[in-house]
Amino acid sequence: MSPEEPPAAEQLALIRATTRKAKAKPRTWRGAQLAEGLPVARVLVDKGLLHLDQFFDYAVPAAMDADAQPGVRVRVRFGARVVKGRREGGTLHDGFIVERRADSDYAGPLAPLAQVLSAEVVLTPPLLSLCRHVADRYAGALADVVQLAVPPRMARAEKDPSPDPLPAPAAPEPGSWSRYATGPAYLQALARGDTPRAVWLALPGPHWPAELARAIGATLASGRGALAVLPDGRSAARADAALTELLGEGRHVMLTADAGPEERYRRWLAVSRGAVRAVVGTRAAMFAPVADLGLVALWDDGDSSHAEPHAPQPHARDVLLLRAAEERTAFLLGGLTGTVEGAQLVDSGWALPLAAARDQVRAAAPLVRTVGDADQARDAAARAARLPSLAWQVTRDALAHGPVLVQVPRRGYVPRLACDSCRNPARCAACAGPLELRERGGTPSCGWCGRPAADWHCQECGGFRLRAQVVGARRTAEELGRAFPRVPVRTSGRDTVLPSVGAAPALVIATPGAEPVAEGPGYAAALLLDGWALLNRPDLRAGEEALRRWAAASALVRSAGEGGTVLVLAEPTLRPVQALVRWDPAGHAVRELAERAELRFPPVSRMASVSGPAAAVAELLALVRLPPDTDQLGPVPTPAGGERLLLRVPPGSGAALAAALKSGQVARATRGGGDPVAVRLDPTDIG
DNA sequence: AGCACGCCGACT
DNA sequence: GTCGGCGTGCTC
Repeated sequence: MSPEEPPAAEQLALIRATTRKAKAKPRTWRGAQLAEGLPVARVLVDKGLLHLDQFFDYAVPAAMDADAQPGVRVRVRFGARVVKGRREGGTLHDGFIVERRADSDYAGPLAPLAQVLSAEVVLTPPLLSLCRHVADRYAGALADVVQLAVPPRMARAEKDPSPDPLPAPAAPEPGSWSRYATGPAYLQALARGDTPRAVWLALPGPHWPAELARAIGATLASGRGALAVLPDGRSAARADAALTELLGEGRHVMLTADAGPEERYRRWLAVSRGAVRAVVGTRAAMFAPVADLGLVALWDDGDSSHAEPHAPQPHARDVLLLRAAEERTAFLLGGLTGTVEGAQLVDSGWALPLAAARDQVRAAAPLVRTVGDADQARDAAARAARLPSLAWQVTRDALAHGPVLVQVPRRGYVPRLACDSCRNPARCAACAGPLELRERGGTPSCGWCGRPAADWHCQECGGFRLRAQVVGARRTAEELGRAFPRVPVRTSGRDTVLPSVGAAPALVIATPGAEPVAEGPGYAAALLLDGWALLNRPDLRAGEEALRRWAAASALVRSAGEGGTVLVLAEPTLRPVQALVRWDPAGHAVRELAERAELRFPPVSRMASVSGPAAAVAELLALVRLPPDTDQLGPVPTPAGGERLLLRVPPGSGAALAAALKSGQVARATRGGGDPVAVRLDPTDIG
């Protein structure tokens, strides 16, 4: 409180007086004893309504004075009305106190806090500030972001005290970081309290979890905290194990969904209370309130699970970038391959590349061979058995030395069709959507508009035979199993994901992302059978994604020096295939970035998608004052029957675009405005 | 979003 | 004359 402000009691009397003048109604809290010092609590009401994205002031009853601190959870009545001088109705809502104040700038009578749910301070000022920034960045409501950032309360977990914090560990040795030219220097910078920012292309092989752990350990050694976000429970568990091996128990927690809500909240509290300084976890851990954060790390940012599905759909990479800036931390974006966003961080000079020299890459990577369409066409055996003879040969040779990984497309991939003679994708004559075959032997139909295409002919070459490219990959894997009857077949996919397999010869059939780690030196070989399925997705990221998935599988294979071989069934001339063969993910990302820049695609521009009923979209558009350099793309009709509009601005205008859209949304909602419009910033799924 | 109040048509 | 249509407006 500043010295010129009158004491709280006087202020409150002032409120009372002005209110009485305005309404001449008695105070609803008349008779209730209020807190003496700061009788007003500013509350974030947990109601995800955009035009209510503001704080509300409540009176603090004296009995709640001590517990009603900023950051605690409260319950308040909201939406009540005054009837004959009494408050009536109003439903109970959860909320958080964000501030205690001497006075309110609200002229009306303040309702009292209904209840302080717990004295535990969970929405700390830095966490609130982060949530505010994320909400602004995504044109979303603060309450929505807070809901993502603060786990639900589990009373039992709150009762238990958190362990005492351990002293900072000694700085770790560089270990396998020595394989990277600037690796040891990066660790040293972390250990002495600097904030180095790097985009790290990890060498294939099993060392990256230990390397991530050492980066965290180095940060802890500087007396600061560290946070690493990984795309799934399996990779988080690997990082967790590496961290336990490096630092022992007690210096870090793993925040993942599979711990269960109570245990998860217990760990979150240990972080929030400052008892634990290091966190590894999945997406939701990006908000973990690590005290004195020194490093944020993100593993494999191309994985789609880093995009939060709940409103306002923040991406872990963006949240961690915001934290790195706001909390002035070091930054480590790691993966076996990179994304265009990562390449852009390097290109802009914000981060430095952290990559190994060519000789280290050659020492770590497997031999990658390709089988393209032309090879397959020449290969009579392939047509009979649906698998090129090179694949049989590689598998037979490798099974003598260890397990063989077979990467097959995910079940449920609807097979897309192509022209049998020219291989161009088969398109719908009415809407140019991709043709699909829903059932074998059935009539192909359009994946977008659903029209059957009984009399299809190719627009490119006039051919009239269709080719179902994906059908059979899984069956091919089954055939492989029958061909090697003495070799056990293990499968790992959506429902049953194997974390690891032994070093003995086996055929391991896995869908992308579910590949088990092979113990010992790794797989003797990998067959990547899903090239066509991966490369033909109608997605801006199809190439990046194909390379990411192939590299993930290939990194589990032993190095070329140890006889490791990868065979990918895809055209060797395609950019991602070449990048895999040469193991040059950095070059691939740089070329993708250049292409995006040329086409002014994200992330070289910033985009927002606005979708909903046509009238509502038009109304919002008329209401917003877009940045002057906004490009408007569309609107185009959506499958839901509405329209979608893309708005594109240069990189520097992203915040202005978000702010404009948010105020437009608020204005529309306030004017009782009709059908809702969905606004998404940097949507991940625009074709 | 709910849930009020508020000024114009068909019913007891 | 009243019941009630859902068109604006507020919620501490």
